[in-house]
Amino acid sequence: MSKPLDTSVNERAQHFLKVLIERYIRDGQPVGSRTLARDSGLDLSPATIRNVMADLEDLGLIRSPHTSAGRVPTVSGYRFFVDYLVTLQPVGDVDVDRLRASISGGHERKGLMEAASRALSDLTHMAGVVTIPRRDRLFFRQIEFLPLSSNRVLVILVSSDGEVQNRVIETKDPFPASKLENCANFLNEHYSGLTLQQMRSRLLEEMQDTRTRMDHIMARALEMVGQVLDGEDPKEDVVVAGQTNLLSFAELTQMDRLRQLFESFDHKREILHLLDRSVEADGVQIFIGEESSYAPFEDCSLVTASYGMDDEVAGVLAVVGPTRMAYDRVIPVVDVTAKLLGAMLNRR
Amino acid sequence: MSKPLDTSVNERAQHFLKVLIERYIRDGQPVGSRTLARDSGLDLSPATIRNVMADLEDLGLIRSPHTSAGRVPTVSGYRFFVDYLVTLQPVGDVDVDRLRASISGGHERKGLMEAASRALSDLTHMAGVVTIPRRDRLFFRQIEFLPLSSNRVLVILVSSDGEVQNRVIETKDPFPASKLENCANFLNEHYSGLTLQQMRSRLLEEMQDTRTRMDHIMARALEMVGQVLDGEDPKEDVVVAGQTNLLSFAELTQMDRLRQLFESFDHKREILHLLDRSVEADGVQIFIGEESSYAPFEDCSLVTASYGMDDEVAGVLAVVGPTRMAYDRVIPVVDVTAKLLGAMLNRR
DNA sequence: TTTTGGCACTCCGCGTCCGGGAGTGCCAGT
DNA sequence: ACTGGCACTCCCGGACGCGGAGTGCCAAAA
Repeated sequence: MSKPLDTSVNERAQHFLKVLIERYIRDGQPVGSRTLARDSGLDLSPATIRNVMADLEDLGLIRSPHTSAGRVPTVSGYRFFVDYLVTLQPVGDVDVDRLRASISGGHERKGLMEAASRALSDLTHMAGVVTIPRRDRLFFRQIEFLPLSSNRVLVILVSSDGEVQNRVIETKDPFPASKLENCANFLNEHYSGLTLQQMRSRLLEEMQDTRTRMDHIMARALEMVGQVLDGEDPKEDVVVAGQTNLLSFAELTQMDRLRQLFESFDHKREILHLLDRSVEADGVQIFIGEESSYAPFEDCSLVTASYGMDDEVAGVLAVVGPTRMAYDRVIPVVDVTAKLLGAMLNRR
Repeated sequence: MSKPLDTSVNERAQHFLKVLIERYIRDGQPVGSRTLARDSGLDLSPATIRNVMADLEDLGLIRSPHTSAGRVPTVSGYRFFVDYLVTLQPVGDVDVDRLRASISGGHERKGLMEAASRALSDLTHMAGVVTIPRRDRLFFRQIEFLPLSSNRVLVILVSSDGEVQNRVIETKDPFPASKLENCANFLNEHYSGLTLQQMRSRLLEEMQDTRTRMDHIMARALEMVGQVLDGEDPKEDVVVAGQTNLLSFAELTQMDRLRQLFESFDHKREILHLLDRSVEADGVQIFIGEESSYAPFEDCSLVTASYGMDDEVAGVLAVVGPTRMAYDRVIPVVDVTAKLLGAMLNRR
């Protein structure tokens, strides 16, 4: 939290930088000295401002797109802005309530993340991203086998947070209901309270040791527990909403860039990877433009926050939008959403 | 299947129309008389072709974007093409296998539709849409109550197709496990085999008649059955995949149109409404451009087919792409996907 | 009667050119 | 340290011209 630029960027210059960026965020057009003079509040002539702007440009905080245009912020400029200058706009009570409403209501895990993602995107008019929490820390609570037909069985697995996983498995040979019941009873009795991982390895051992009559269906059950544990397809670990909002931004106008961006939302792996980087930091974290070092996000910024239950991090949520975004509004939204989501999970 | 235009459009003209449209679908550029002469296979001079083209233009089947460009198909042109001229390209065995593979595998209902939608979009490189089947015809199979905490109960409801619904309900007063068990037993015994609607109304009656001790939790259970019955939010009744593919098409280049299109995918209600129109027709149905009479789809075509279990229609699937799409490939893909999906549902 | 070559015509796309406007950098004066 | 003035640069939009592609029509050929 030191201010390394303090010595070189005096108060006044910082003020101008702030006003310039705010103005640019509003209009999206290079800001000239005349405009800045009017907006700054200080009674200085454009010529004076030009000098200050030249200094800021030398420091790499702003630049001009071409010889005779106004100035626009650079990545470093935005960085300095969000680190030291921005005055955050607290989220309105109405919005907080709406937010809370939309992510409460008996969602299952994925539904909850979808709701959060949508809420984020609605509130910010940008794209919302939420990673679905890992299930490492879940305990086994109960398992049920439900015969569907002679050789198809519905397996229902309930874990400690009230989350239900279910899968249909096909057995080669028909299984009488009694065996299924045996199997369920056995599992429920001996494994209740274990972590899913523990359960998995114990089950694995057990099967290698004694070859019971239930081998086959046990194997299937084990398989399923494994699937649940490993999480679904990693693709499914990230939920994105409101991508459409990004079409409204003038700066994302080049088709091929836009396509890259949208494709990156489809191939969720990279996104997941990117978000993982902010899993440890607490509070809101920001990646501006190239800072994410992920090509499709070159023109975008990422405002992320991790959310969790108790002290443990469960996942990460984020808002994706153009570099020129209203950070003063977005940051608090991301912050409060993460907190609400965390609280939500704790209530379980 | 009559050919009303037979008298006015002779064989040769039809052939030229076919070749022209095929060419235009490939290149996306107005095709001129010279090109058409070369492509047609017939040994005729451009001048002759110009006459034929003039005729086709008079009939409203093609038009020229401006005085001196080639011709492009009109909506009527496409219509005639898909109705009488197109030679369908059967789906390759490899693709069929891949398709089958991606929509089998123990998905629950929504997951299945998502897989189908994604498969459609992958195979056609356009957007895939699938409506989630209604659950009117489902039978109640089993219900379980699982206490999570003193006043929070997890309700698990299994219906005849092996579909699992679960919801957490909060009770004002704590409920002992025994009561929950009673309740479940009661429901499982007396209601098994009923339609969900029947179950619902019977339950409603029962509760008004006799005021049992279980009133409260029964009410909650009823509520849940109601929710399951009414289906989720209608928004959730349609699954869209592969919208990103649409960004690749040169004709969808105007940002605001594109935005409208994408927004229409978000507001799924309209889409649902649109697809409902083809629920009765069997086989593949096509809406070309304005034929859908839905503004955001003005530049798009819709290739739809209904799918079902046994003889009953369960839902509709569709591919959305630019009017200039490879109908000869898309139509069979939609057709076979619908059939596979239907078979899939029947196997349950 | 159908097909063909020829020809004038139209319109788009593209590059060029030009003038106005906005903003800058620098300098000299306060 | 600030300011006004001034020359300079660059973008933007409209005007202009030109080559290319394709048409419509007509008169001649098959």
